[in-house]
Amino acid sequence: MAVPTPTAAATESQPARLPVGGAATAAGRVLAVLSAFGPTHPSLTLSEISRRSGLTLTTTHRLVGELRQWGGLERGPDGRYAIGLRLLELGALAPHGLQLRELALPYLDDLHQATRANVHLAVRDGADGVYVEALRARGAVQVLSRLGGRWPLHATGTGQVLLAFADREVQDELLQARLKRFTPDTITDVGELRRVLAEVRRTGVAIADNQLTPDALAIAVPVRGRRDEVVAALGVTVQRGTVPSHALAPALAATARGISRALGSPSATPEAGGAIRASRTGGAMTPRSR
Amino acid sequence: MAVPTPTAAATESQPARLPVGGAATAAGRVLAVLSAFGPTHPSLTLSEISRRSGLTLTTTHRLVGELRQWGGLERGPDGRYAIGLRLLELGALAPHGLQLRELALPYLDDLHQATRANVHLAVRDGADGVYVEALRARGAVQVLSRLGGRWPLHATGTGQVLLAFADREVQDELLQARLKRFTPDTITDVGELRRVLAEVRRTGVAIADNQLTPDALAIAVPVRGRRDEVVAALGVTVQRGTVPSHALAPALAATARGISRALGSPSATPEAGGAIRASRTGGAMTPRSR
DNA sequence: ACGGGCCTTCCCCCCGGTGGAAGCCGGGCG
DNA sequence: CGCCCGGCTTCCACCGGGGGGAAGGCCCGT
Repeated sequence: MAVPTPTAAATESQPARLPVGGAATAAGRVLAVLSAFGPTHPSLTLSEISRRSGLTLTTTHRLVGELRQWGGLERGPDGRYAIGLRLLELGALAPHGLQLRELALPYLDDLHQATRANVHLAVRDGADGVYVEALRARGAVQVLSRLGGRWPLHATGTGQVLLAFADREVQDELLQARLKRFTPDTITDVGELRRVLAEVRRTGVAIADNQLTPDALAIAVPVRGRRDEVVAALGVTVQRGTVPSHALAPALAATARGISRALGSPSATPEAGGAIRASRTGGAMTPRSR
Repeated sequence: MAVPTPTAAATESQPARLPVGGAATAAGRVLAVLSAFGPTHPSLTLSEISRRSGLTLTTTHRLVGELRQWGGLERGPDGRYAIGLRLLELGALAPHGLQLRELALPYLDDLHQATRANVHLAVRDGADGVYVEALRARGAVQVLSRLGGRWPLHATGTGQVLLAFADREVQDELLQARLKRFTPDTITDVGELRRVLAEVRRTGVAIADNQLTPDALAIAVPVRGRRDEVVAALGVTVQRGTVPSHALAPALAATARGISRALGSPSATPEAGGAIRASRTGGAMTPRSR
């Protein structure tokens, strides 16, 4: 807890940062080995793991051996190590992760089919948003959206939604850190970000224009859970200029509402709930049973 | 204490009560904690983890603490622990896992849309098949198909494909173990399984009728990689009797071929490739444009 | 043949991990 | 109200597993 956040170093993308910092404990060493892997380094040799984790070759060798035996790592025909299926299996159990995804997938699918856009479902983890699902549009290969992908909250549509509805405490902490720039238009000014977040709260929609990826336009809305708290953000990303930003909002809102209802959100359930926000996007979508 | 280990018999000798998984090593203990979680136990209290892993409460407490700090576990508002997003993130890096999935998803999606059936993509891990993707049909909630799900090879369509094309060594080993029965029709006789596998190799299609789930019919075909080796199996599952089994095969084959081509399989690539196995499943399938 | 990566094995010393025990909280019950 | 009980947290002294230096094997490219 006292530690800044578990995600402190996680926002990096390219460079090979070493978590050398605190592998003093035995368990920490195991985790250091695992941490050596990442989106930019999905497969490593033993010595690479050793270097990246800051552990002795010998230690690395033994730990990797144990992990392999367990199924957490596997060794390809080329001798390189990679993440094993056992970890995929475990990861699938994450409650805010693939559990949520499981339930939401049909809805996301509809949205994807209807809009032909990149569709994301993201949850917050520390100062980052993690994609719990990412459906890519056929043509435009926007490589940044992978399942399991992790991006700073301020620079994505889904992230802005998650941040806007996060606890005050979380917001304040993030607003003190330096906001990393990805494009010329990325919001890096704290004041501006505050204004944007207020707007997101007011309208219930985030519009991130050219924030993370050049020439991309992202639109996102909140997804709510049992106690009407925001548990995830649903977003689509399209090429700038191809679609007027407000054209996608209704479909997004309808889909988010569907998911929220499936999650048991009061405000999305007609009968019970506060009857708020009646049905701006009535009909249109096939009513989902269950 | 006095964990009720099944090894009771030898009374007076050394206690020899090692942690359940045989995790005498420190790393092993970390993994034992993780192993306590599973599809049937996605969230646990501290003491539950302790009991299920066979570790002391103290040790469990500390390890869980470290894992939590790292992001591998998270603690819900109810105080129970669950798998954290960090593990989802890692699991997504599995090369035979979500990497493969990423590439295949569009194809699977098409197949799903076209057939409205449960669609699975599975890879082999030991004697099990692991679902790398599972798209559920709208109506029939067949709960057994979850992403990350793990099932014995002999009892699923995709499993039979994976087994049929696995190394001889792998086959032999599995054919010696007892084959678990799931339904009255599950193949549990080794001889019969051999015949089935031979047939799968001959035709390139596995048809699993009422094997794992009562009243379910599964059809699966292989997906091939760079060196034409079978890297995964693609399958659909439908309610028995609703569709003639051969009706789905062409669509399946076409989809599998598309994925194989995307993976660089020679036999699925018209121009290049050694013209080996020309096209036993010729024509009939819509070529995918890209 | 030589040098340099990379991987694997061996072994002794030391330090971090372990687990017993005791303290804390909260809730159920008599 | 006081007791007990189950779950969680903290503390501490002992000891056995882990760390890492070092050496050996393999396979490159020079």
